[in-house]
Amino acid sequence: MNTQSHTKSTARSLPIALLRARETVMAPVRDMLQGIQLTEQKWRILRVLDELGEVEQSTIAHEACLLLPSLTRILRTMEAEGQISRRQDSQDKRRTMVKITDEGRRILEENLAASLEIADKIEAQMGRKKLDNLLDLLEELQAVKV
Amino acid sequence: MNTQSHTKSTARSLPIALLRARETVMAPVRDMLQGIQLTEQKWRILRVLDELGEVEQSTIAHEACLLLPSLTRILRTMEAEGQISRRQDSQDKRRTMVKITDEGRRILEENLAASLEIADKIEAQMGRKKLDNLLDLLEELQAVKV
DNA sequence: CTTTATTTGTTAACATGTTTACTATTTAGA
DNA sequence: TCTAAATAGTAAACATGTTAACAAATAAAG
Repeated sequence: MNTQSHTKSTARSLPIALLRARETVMAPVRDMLQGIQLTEQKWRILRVLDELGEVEQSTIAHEACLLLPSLTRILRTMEAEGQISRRQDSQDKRRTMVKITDEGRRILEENLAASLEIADKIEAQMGRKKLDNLLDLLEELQAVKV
Repeated sequence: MNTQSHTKSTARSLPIALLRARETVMAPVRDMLQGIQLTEQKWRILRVLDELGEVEQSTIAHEACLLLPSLTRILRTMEAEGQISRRQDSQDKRRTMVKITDEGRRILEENLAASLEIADKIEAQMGRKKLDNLLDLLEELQAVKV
């Protein structure tokens, strides 16, 4: 009898199940991103900035699930590549405000079709109803206090 | 009008929703693992090995969602620390068979209680029914061909 | 006020993620 | 057979993840 028999099989372990499901979903997204000059992280940052407008770095980190040290490095290269712009906040000089540039928006637009196609393929196989159910449950899980 | 208004808000984006949910679930797990000498990846490897017995590295990589180059490095240190053992397969000399050691099992057992407590906290807030529903949907998503 | 604590972000160090190239072995085909 | 393709794993290079330590600015407490 193994140790796991006391607990849950990895398939019913929430952290592992979330990771495996994500790998499935991300595989075609990574294929898409590899064609252009974007990593998965940069893609998330662009989407968050496009959604929220000009925000401080801590907000990006929280929304895009990145730690600040990673974000610092990534934004440095994204600024050099002209996808985002940064400025010091005048009220609170600790804050750096970040926004997406036209070039960044252009990259998002260029990959909109491919992105939607992937989402459609998943929807076609799972069904809209189940997918909405899943997204609702995931939102609820995010809100759990642990 | 931003680019995202054509697509989905990040909260309804499956890859991002999966990532955010996972961060919520993993936060307390990382706290638990930091207390001992284990990273999240090593913890997954031990769980998979405990569940599957002696397997080749490709199987571990697939089950624990790790790429082989990462696994190569991680198993090297885990072997040095006595948590797993490796041997060349006699039939197929390309294969390396890996199994968990008593020391590895001891580490799993030591953290069983903490691990279960985290799972219980989440269950207490989400409810068993919703959690099972979520796990079912995640398993189904994993099986989707994209 | 002014000292202390908190917040925001950076740097450094090391582990892991990711791609490409490579070795060794095995399998499949001509 | 012999050779080409496929498979299992490793090595190297660079990006990102993660923790700890740090600097600067602001907020809180005295």
